[in-house]
Amino acid sequence: MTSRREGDEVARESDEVADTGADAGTGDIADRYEPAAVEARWYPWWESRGYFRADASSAKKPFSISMPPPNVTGSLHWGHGLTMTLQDILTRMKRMDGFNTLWLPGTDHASIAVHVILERQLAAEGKTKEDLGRDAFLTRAWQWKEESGGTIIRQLKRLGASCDWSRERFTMDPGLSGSVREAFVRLWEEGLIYRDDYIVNWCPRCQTVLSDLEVEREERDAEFVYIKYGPVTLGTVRPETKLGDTGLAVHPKDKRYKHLVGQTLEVPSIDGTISVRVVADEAVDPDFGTGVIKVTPGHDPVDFEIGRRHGLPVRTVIGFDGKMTAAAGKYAGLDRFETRKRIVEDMKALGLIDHIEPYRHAVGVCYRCKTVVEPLVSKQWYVQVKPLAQTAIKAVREGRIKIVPRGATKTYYHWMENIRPWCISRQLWWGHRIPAWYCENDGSVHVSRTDLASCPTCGGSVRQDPDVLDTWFSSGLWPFSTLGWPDTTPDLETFYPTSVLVTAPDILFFWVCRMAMLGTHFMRDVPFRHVYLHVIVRDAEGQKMSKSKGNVADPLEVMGKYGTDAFRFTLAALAAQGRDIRISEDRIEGYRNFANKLWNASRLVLTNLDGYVPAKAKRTAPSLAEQWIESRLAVAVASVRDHLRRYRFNDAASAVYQFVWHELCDWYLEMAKLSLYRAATPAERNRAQHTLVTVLETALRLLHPFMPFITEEIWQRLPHQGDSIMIAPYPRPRRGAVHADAEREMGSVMALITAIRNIRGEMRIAPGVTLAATVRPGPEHVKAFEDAGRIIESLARAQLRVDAGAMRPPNSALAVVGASEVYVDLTGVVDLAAERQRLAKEIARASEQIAFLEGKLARPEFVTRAPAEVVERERERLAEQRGVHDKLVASLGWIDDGAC
RNA sequence: GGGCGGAUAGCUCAGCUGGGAGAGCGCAGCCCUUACAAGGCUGAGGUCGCAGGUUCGAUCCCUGCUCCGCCUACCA
Repeated sequence: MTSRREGDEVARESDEVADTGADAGTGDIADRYEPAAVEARWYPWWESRGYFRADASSAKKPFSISMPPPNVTGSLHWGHGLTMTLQDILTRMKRMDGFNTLWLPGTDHASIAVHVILERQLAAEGKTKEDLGRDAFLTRAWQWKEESGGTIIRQLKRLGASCDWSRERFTMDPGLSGSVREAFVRLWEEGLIYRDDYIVNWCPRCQTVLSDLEVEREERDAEFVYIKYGPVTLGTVRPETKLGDTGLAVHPKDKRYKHLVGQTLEVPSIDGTISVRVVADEAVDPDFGTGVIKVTPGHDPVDFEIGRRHGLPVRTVIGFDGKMTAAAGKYAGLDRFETRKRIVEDMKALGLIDHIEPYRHAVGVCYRCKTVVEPLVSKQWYVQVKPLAQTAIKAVREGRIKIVPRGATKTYYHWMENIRPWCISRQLWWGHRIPAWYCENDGSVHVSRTDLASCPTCGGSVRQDPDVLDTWFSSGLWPFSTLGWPDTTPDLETFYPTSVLVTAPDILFFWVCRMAMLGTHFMRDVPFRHVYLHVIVRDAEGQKMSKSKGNVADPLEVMGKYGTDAFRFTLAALAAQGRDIRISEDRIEGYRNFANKLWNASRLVLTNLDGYVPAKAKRTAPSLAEQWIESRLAVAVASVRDHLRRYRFNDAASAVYQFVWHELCDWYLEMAKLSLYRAATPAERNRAQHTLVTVLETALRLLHPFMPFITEEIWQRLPHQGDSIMIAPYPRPRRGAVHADAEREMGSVMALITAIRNIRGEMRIAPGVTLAATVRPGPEHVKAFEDAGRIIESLARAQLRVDAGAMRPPNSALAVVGASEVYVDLTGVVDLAAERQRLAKEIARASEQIAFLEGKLARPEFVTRAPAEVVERERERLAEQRGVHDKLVASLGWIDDGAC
């Protein structure tokens, strides 16, 4: 039944490389767990044996996850650590549970992020990307990708991520580029992609347009400048745009300015006058400022809309470089912010400034380089996402996509319902080039699946649109482009829709919504059945972890210091739903200690297996302690499964932690030692060995998704079935394994042991002293205390006499466990005055409880309206408290007598 | 401006459908007991943000308030 050959082979091989105390075999195991060598050993072995690979032709039920592709620029940070750990836990759990499991990995080309990095590099060499030219820049970008793209992959492997590397994808590999082109062309054919002259968010540093989502808001101090504007005065924070004004706007119901609406005013300005038409528009807030706004359709999104509604001309005075254009007259060529200062000075000189107020407001900045975004009108490519959003909303409403936690659903609806056209062209080089060609002869536009060399209509020469697509366009196709779409591949048929998307809530709109839209549109089925949005990792001060802020301990260092398993377990244990998590080294250290605890528990088992014959064990009935630990294990198994099913990773981690440490180690191992070291019969020892092995082996399987390395290491040394723990079955609660009787009886035994230890502690009796204790068991405890007599004696360090007719001897302390009493002989070991004080305190506490319960039970409405079992429970508690109280009073009296 | 979330032990946080307040770390005392001092045993410590309401009963549900976060937005 045991098969240890494979593990031993690997262990031998790795030992030559990594020097460690953790030798294979059971004879000599280090008393501290050394993770480094263990971790290095197993991953390559798992991979080489193909355990990570999914099989499209398998008859098993599929379970699939598309890994949110990290950027090729990336190094593993805490956020990756968390998200990848959670995905790996689900993947490993489902794989063990018999699913045909695919976790598909990959990386993202991250066009704008790569541009920022490369342009910074070039700047250091005193060059610009234009100096290089497009082709050379792309060569360099590919080089960068080849060099740094592997980093994150290596780090994922170190984390233990059990992805199917044979299916690894990159958003710009040939297959995915094909998917992108197909998607673009189809949307064009469906009339959902179009070009438009529209006001866009322009980053003058990146020299590209940005989508609304790529603009971040930053609070800045500014001046609110009140300008005299002909017959009116109005306030603005952007006086430099006055040069581009083509209108004034007021609210339609604003009586103050009604007489002006429709007029064209010649307003005195810097160079002579400017001509503006006054319009009435709902967008104006009559209560803000003076209730009049200047309309600059060329440089403000609101003004652009107003201008469109009223036919005001667009006048562009700021260029793509952030400098004033020729249309700005004497300011031409000047930086936009410099112009702002100058124009205010100039207007002051001309007496055009009424007054200036300080003003704090939010300005839009580029999410990559933080440059203030300039709204500009230009021709861009758009997706009309409204109809796609409708189907995506429906998918969630009908429950075909379930978002966890629930709260995010509302955010999803809100964004989707108010969605605006998606600007998808970017004036960048690194990315998927827009598959559109312009005929230089007749000016026609052609969107094509294949590259065009000449105009399909007139045969004239064509040039391709120079722009590339928003990175998120390809990301939005990820769940099906990675599986071979648009071809109908076996992978696509088997693994789509994916089972769950695990990601952070900050890319809900960027990514999750886009996938939901594009997935439902192209595949006519949801891209994922569940979306689990996990928390965001922050540092101890609550700051978002970010390398640029330098507030992060490098997760790779932490993994090295405490071990990958401890790192993973910490992240899982902190991943509660709802609140962001703060990482702290103390916590990781705690779980490192947990790994060590498990290691040492295993050491105890492994070093006591001599003579173990599994087949014989089944002929011996389990003891009370054995029934108890088996029952607790079954409860833990059910609990972990249930929590994982609901994505409650922290609860799952806590359940397995509590079981291993506080039930298995703290109690059962101590009890089992008696059967190992001082067994009454060989059968008793053999049975204990059997219980230890099976319980530990099951616990390891239960823990494996969280701590893959240490569990494999120990499992291989234990008797086991199969080649690797990672393909062994995930534990299921065995039918009939929960013994309510055993749990209740062991509960009493444990309470008795704690009570005796308590007396020892309270009375400062040295741990080495063996106490003499007499137990008068209550009727329901007779059997338990008989059965577990030796356990009680050993764990409480007492000589025990169980006697149903026992009377309390003189000079004894009393402890009450339900209907049972235990008398501990105090002769010569106790300070009776202190004991008296303690008793007095406890009597007071008991009286308080009694008064509280009596008050509760005396209220008629409680007795009549509360559920019967609640009332009954309170009655029992009251009776119990009265008993305790009386016993304590008796004890106090007894001590008085004894002291006199 | 709109939306969402949080306020529970010294610290960091659990507490899922209302019915005896929990964990980890830290702290105090005792112990190197032949798996583990990265450990064991025992213990102290909480008006569950404030004020109302619903209920027999509220940390949990409702209302208001205070203080923190986060997301989102075309108040120039």
